[in-house]
This record gives sequence, C-alpha cells and structure tokens, in this order.
Amino acid sequence: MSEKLTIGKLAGATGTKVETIRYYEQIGLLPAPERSAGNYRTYEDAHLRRLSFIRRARDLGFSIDQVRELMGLADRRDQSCIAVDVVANQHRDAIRRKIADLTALAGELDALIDSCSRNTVADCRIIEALAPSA
Amino acid sequence: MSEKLTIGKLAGATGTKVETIRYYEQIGLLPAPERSAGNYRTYEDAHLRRLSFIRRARDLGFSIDQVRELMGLADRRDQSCIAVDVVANQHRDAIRRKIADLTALAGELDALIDSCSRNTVADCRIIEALAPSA
DNA sequence: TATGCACCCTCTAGTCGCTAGAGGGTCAAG
DNA sequence: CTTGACCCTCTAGCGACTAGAGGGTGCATA
Repeated sequence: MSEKLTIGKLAGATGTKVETIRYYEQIGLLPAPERSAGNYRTYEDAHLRRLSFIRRARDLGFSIDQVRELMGLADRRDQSCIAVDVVANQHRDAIRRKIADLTALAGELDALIDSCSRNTVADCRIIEALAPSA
Repeated sequence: MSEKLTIGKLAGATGTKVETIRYYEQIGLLPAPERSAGNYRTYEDAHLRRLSFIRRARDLGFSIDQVRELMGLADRRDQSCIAVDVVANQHRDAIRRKIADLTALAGELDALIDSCSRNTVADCRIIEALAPSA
C-alpha cells in the first residue's frame, strides 16, 4: 500500500544510507525513480523490493557484480536456477578460504603474543619476529 | 655486505612490487633513499630491514597505520613493550571477530545452498531468501 | 507570513592499499 | 650503436561507499 517513498523513507525501510541509494542508482544497480515537482526521487514498492534484495545479498557478502548477476538471474523466472546455485557456491567457497586464511593468521598472532614477556622493546619477541634476521 | 640496492633488487629481496615500494616512500612509511647520478634510488641494508619489517607486518594483516605505530615503538628500544603487545592484541581480536562474522555468513550460505532444489528460478529458495516478503 | 528546520538535490573529492598506464630517461651487454 | 631491461614522475583507477560544499524544497509553528 505504501507507494511513493522519499529517499529518506526508503533508506529507513531498508537500513541503507541515503548516499548509498544514490550511489546504487548511479552505478545502475537500482533503477532511477520518477521525480516529484520539486525534483525529489519518488520510489515505488518495486524499488523497495529491489533494494531489499540488494541489501540482503550485500549483507551476505556478495559483491556488487555478484548482486547484479543474481538479480539478472532472478528476473528470468522460467529458467533453471542452477546458475544461481553456482554463484552462491563460489561465494561460499571464497568465504571459507578467507576464514582459513584468517585462522592461520590468528594462530600466528597468538604465538607471537604468547611469546611476549612484557619487558623492554629491545628484547621483545614480537618486534623480533617482525624483523627477521636483522 | 650488500650495500646499494636498486629498487628492483630491493623488491626482489623482499617480495614487494616496485610500485609498492615507491608508494611506501610517498606515504612516508619507508624513508626516501639517496639517489644515484642517474636519479635512481639507492637503498642500503637499513632499508632492506625496514621493508622486511613492513612486509611481515602487512602479511600478518596489520594496517599501514598499525605498522607505522609498531615501527615507532620498535625504535624506542629501552621502553616497555607493553604497547606493542596491545597493538598485537587489538589486531588479533579484530581478526577473531572477522572470523566469527564470516563463519556465521558461511553458515547462512550453506543453509541457502542446501535448500536449492535446482528447479526453475521461480521457486528457487535462494532467490526467495534474498528477496524477503516480496 | 515569516522563519526555522529537516529533508532533498548535484557535484566533487576522500577513504585504503595499492595497481596500472603513459611518456619518458638510464645503463649494461653484445 | 642499438637493444632491451630497468628506472623515473605523474596521474588515474579499483571497490564500495562516505563526507562535504553549496544550494533548493516542504511543512509545521509563532
């Protein structure tokens, strides 16, 4: 029922910043809405749905390009959704890889921190480890 | 013994790109070296040590500003290294938080992907989940 | 009616940590 | 003396926004 949202209302309804919405329009992610007499953007429900989709996908860590792809796929409702599955899988795998990298990193940092005896910098193991074979 | 490195040699020795070294100099992270007659940068061992430190810290995910701080601390060798410990701990905690975030994300994506029955887009659960209450 | 204030507009530049390119100069080997 | 690898500066681009200047609009209240 809620037709004709201002950009501020749309922002509030989707948890997006106003500037970000304008940015999405600029890069062609969200279609440009009609304008009011005073040149204000006037959004419809379709925009709200579109932006909700974008937000949700972004929150799940999909890149702008992936979101674009997912939206393109979502619009072809009679096609197989295997392509959607592929995008989601690629993203999941990338996240898993990132988790593995960060876990290794955290482990290294743990070792570094444990080795610190909190004396002077001159014999600090953390500094030493950072500047190898000095 | 190896004095007077060209930027290319320094890059090779530290696994850094030439452009990155110039960038570090530009932002004041690595001190500007002397120049040769032909205006080439000529690096000394001290630069090599400094850049190795930077590389290692960056590889461990420290931000440029954190590296700057660590180097500042490392230079005051008679001070307590508690401040070093603090920086390292903050960074470790930030990484742990990021891991937790990504793990939650991966879990959500797993659920999404599992729910996909690979039919048409019209009843694809992934698309559905992305566009809530459509 | 005036005025204040929240909201909207466009345009530009900044963030982070590089990376890439244009358009040149230098140096050592053959 | 030429070739090719290296070096130089300067500028712009990446992703995904964010912030600010400098102005216009719309509505409620005194």
